[in-house]
Amino acid sequence: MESKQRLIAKDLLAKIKSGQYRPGDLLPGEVQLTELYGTSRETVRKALRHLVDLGLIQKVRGRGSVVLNLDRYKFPISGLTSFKELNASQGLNAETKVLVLEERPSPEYFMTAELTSEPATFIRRLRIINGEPDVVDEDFILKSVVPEIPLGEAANSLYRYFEDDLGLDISYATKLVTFEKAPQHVAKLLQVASVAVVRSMVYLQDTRLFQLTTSYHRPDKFEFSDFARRQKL
Amino acid sequence: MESKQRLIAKDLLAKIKSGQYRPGDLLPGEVQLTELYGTSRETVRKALRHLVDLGLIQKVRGRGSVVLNLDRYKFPISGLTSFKELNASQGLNAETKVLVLEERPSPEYFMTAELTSEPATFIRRLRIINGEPDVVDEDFILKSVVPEIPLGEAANSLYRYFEDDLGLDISYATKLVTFEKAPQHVAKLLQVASVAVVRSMVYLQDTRLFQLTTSYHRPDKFEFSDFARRQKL
DNA sequence: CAGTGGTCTAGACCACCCG
DNA sequence: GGGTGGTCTAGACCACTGT
Repeated sequence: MESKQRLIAKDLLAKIKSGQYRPGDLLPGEVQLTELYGTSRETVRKALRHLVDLGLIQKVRGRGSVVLNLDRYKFPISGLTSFKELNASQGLNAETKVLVLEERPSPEYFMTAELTSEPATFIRRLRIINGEPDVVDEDFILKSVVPEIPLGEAANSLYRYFEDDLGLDISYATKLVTFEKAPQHVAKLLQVASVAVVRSMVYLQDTRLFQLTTSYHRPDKFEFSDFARRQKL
Repeated sequence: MESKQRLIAKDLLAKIKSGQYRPGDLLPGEVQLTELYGTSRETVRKALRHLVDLGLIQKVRGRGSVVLNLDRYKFPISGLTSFKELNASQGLNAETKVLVLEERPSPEYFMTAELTSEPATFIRRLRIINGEPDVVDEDFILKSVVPEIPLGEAANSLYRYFEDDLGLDISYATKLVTFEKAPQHVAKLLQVASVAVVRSMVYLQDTRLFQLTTSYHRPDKFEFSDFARRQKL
């Protein structure tokens, strides 16, 4: 059961993607959308809110909802997007090698969190883009949430597996980007001395932590893009 | 005129900050908040939405609104936070030196945007933290939005000046983080060969671009933190 | 089961922008 | 002035969680 607000948001998104509404254009007014979709105005507004959250439109009082530029749309590295989704959306020729998949307790310290070690599945994967090793991903997937991970899924998209097959509701994450000297095994794999490191803690909708990831990138290939709204309160 | 939803959000924020509600706690239910603040439920929900956007709470169906961990709260480097606000919130001993303030047309290429050069004010500032030069900021402030910038304000917080004095409504930004060889003048100032670079394009509420910033950081001191929600549509 | 958040409605008044 | 988005209301029904 898709909610009306989601259906409307999806429809508008599709129309923006297809170029029916172009950057700089105004969407139809909220009242007009009300008639178009046969819902109340608050529902239309909730749909638009989703597009605002995506950074797709900007609402301007007295003018309307402006479609924003989608250049950045090609780099949704921010948000919470998995590697597979990323390169699908960007048409990169990519390949994933699973180097390790084993049981290993999660590390105690990770970012600033107060974490106690927990049983987890450890996965180390090498991402090869256009024939070049560019990224080493190291994941701890907590067994309390996912007791078992089929080897085949690790080579594929873990997110697809978690969401579609297991029905997990992945909701939010904290990320920390730094530049560091590469650990020996990473230096060897990527053939560089320094790396860009992205550490993430990923949570489910019910606030359970379920994934810790450290992602090592070749610094010359690394780009992290972000769309941010100023938070005033 | 503060809206009810903002007042409620602020009040809850204050109570969270003060420790009245702690991480892991549940906020009062929406109906209860309704009575507490004497508003309709939708208004309460809009207030909660702000807190969700801030990454302060997570709503869980059937359970309630859970207060999230605030470790990351100390690092609102993501979002859209100015340097001054940052070190105020973190108690760093920081100092800003204005190296250049002059008229200079904005660069044509910046990130991926289609930009034509425009008249702008160029500001180069050196940020010194605990006696150590850590960051070089280079800003282009478009003259179409801010014709003139007093020298004194540049040493202070530009954002405070723009928002409080000029009444500008700074709304959103795109950022790109990379790791690069330092330009000569930056290498000299920071005494490093490589730097973390953050390029931002900042927009007003009415979608006008008004600021282009390139920020060079000593890589060993650099940290970029991000709170992201998974965008499903 | 009671309590929670998620969705939706059909009004209303206001602040703002633009021609 | 006419159109836009921002706020707010007082209901309603549903889906989910916990005990």
